[in-house]
Amino acid sequence: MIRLYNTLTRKKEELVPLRPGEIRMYVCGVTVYDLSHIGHGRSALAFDVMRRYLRYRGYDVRFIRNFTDVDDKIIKRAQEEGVPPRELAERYIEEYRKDMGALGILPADVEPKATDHIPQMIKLIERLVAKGVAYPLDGDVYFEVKRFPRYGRLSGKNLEELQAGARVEVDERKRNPLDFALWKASKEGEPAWPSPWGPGRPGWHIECSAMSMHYLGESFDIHAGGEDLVFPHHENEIAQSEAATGRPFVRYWVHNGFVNLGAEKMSKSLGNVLTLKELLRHHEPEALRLYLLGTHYRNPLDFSNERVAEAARALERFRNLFEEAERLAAKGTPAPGRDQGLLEEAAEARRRFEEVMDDDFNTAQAVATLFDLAHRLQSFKSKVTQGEASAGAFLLGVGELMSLGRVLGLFEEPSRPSQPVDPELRGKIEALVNARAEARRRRDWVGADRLRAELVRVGVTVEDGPEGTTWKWKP
RNA sequence: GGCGGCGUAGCCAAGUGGCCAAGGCGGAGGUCUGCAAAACCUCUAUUCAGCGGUUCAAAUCCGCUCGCCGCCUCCA
Repeated sequence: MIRLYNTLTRKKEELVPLRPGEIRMYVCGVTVYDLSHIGHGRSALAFDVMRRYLRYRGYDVRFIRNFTDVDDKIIKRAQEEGVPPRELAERYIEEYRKDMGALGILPADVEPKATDHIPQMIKLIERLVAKGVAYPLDGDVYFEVKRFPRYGRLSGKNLEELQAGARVEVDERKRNPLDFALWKASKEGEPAWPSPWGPGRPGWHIECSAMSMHYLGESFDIHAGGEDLVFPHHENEIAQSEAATGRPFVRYWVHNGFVNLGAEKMSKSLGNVLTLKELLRHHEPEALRLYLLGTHYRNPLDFSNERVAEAARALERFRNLFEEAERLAAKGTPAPGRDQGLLEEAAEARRRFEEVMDDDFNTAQAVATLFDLAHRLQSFKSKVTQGEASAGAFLLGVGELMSLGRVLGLFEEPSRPSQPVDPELRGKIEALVNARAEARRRRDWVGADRLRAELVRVGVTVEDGPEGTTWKWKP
């Protein structure tokens, strides 16, 4: 049984899909007017892991993540750069896909763009106007929040409170300051689509309602996004969707916590953004992923380069283990033999992993089970080296560890993805390593150390193990 | 002003009524090794911001105090 925290009820609930065995999930993607930052990465990762886990648990998951490719900021940025908005949006969609791909985030089943779904949006707005819950006004169309009694339920607010605290500049034409735009009349030079209310473009909120319902139906299971979207975005989505269909829109609303920088929210308006591109220049993607998974998705995360570097060191422990396994496997795969309870412990690790992931996707604890198992395997490996335990069992155990890690999208890169080495350099390094091995055979420790020092100068660490000498780039 | 969240070891971070308070990084000692690296073993919070209360039992529930943050406005 999987439990997940539902923002709507403010508690963990058992996940009961609308159709048995099937999960339909929609994630609010990004507005593509700039490069993605670590906050986008965290959000995308959180839901990528949920999706992977649900699939692992046997659900047939239909996963949609949209792009908002028409909006005020895109238009503004495009004007500044003197390019068509569409071109700007396309550029950042490409960048988004590259960055998220680098982080190991899988593409969604469908990645719809708002501009490809204008007819669906217009149709939805028409339904709302026909029902009398939305009203046209000078080429705009607004949703009248008063007509939706449950307005405010998701964010735990009521209309009076919202009005009292409203910092929106009051548009006198609107019936209520909180009424929000479903359709905006276009100004000269802005992207525009024909509509019953004149040329214009969709409001932000209607996009997600129209696209999610188009691909997932009028009621679906999970709708996800950053916690800043709870109000007003998701609140408005519920209002407009349920007002139009008369049916419950979404069963489970899930929201990820923010990435802060030095205890301050990171946002474009504050100008303190850390782009994924920049981060990936300094950190291995997998280390970044492990770092992010170390904090539960709903908690705030104060980003720190030092902590990512720590995660990279922790990752080394897994990689060392996988290398040992590779070396052993290269010698052939022996029968499991005496496993001294190792395989039962691996099975126990899997049970524990599932238990904590079932509980609102607790990746922090899931990662801990991975470390526990890795530790146990290292310990077992020592016995294998001493001939006291079976190499076959060890390899099976390592396989289990890798398989669990992959549920989180870890361990998918080849172990130790060092920079591509130019063959000439590789030849030189190997010559030095061999010369040193030769010196060691002669017990010429001075010569061996001199060669080691030389290798260290070019950034190579040499390791003498029971199965011979290996080298790697110094981390 | 309204709503909500957080405060756990040197650092990061799980845990939300009852096994000795996960795990990572760092640190200390030891084993192995010509040296080194990796790995292994042991240790590293009698205590969970503070103070009261409820309970047989609380980091976990309630109240107050202090500190920090988010949302209420475009925002993952």
